[in-house]
Amino acid sequence: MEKGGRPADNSAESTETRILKVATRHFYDRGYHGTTMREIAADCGMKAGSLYNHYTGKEELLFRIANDTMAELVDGAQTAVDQGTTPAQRLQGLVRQHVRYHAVNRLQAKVADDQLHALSQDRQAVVLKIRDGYERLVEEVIADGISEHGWAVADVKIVAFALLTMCTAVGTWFREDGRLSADQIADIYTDLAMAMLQP
Amino acid sequence: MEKGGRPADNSAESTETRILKVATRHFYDRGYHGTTMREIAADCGMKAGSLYNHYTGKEELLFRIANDTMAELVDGAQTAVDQGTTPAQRLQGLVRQHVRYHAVNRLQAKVADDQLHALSQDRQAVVLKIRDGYERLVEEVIADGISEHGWAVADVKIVAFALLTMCTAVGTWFREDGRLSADQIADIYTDLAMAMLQP
DNA sequence: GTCTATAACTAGATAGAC
DNA sequence: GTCTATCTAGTTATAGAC
Repeated sequence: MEKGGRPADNSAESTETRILKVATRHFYDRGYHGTTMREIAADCGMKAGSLYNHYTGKEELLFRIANDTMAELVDGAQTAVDQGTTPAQRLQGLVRQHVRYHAVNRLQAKVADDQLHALSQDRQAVVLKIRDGYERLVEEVIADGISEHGWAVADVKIVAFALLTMCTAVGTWFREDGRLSADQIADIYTDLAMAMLQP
Repeated sequence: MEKGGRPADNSAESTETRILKVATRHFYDRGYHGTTMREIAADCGMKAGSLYNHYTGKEELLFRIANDTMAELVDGAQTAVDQGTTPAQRLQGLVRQHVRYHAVNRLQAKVADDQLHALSQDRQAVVLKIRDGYERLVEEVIADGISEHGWAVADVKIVAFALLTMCTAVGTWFREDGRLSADQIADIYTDLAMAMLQP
């Protein structure tokens, strides 16, 4: 499978990264408050006290997951927008990347979406600010499509929300061993998105 | 406001109903595991121990919320299907009722969707079975639209999910004091839904 | 960097007086 | 049907040995 010269040494994954992955799975399955540090530690092959050598506490784990996820989403979206030359191309790129990300990284995406209430106000605000910027990016592309292509949009904000939440929800039912791949689903969703906008 | 001869006696609301409403608000804000019986009791004007005169425990509160919500959704959907005479009418009725319900009852709808993991396996299965029936109802209407109207649907299951999750998400951003009413939003969403299906 | 032990606290649920 | 008091268990986080 490996193409490069680098050995497939999975143990190279840092302890910090492994803890985040395990915490993500637990927060996804049982929620932030339903997960204990003991359970996370056990799945990492250590005791609860040892986790505090890597993170200051449970809340920092959630913050890192949510913050990293949002940052990755914005990065991908900005790339998609930069690569498109027309509003249609940019929107298709946005939808494709959003659907693919929420399918491939469905655990962390759902945790980042649903568990924000468990963060302190300050940390919550940091994550929400990134998310607001993301939504504005989508709204701008839709607004461009209206003025340049005459897209039929009853309300930019509502349609942007409808579009994004439809794509976000892919993460709630997508399964890695399911009937369709993330790419196939992204194809269907880009078509649905364009159908929602055609005059 | 009251039209009938019955007095507007809000205290007629039973203690059981009030407890459920308060619990719904808390489960929505902080999640099931993030909510304590003491908090629910305080908002009901009683002490934690008193709650157990009305419900056997915390989990029963969540089960009642989730089960009642799903039952109401299925009822509304069945009515919408029965009242339509064509697949297009039935689908529009389904979308309208689904959007309206998730806007008007957004707290309980979100709790019923997001907190199922906290239920025992048996109780979870009860709720999921109702939800499965609901989804099949939508898939059938879409299948009818394909054969009778030639709707353009790449994949019935995927499009049914896309449609339903898009409408469900209205509950995550709808606000009672927002710019648009639940009915106005339902109008926009029925149009979006039909646009997604047109050949 | 992991362990054991423990501090300090909070949870759901119950018993029995009123 | 509500109260107070309490039980039992489990929580995050820390301290200090190794």
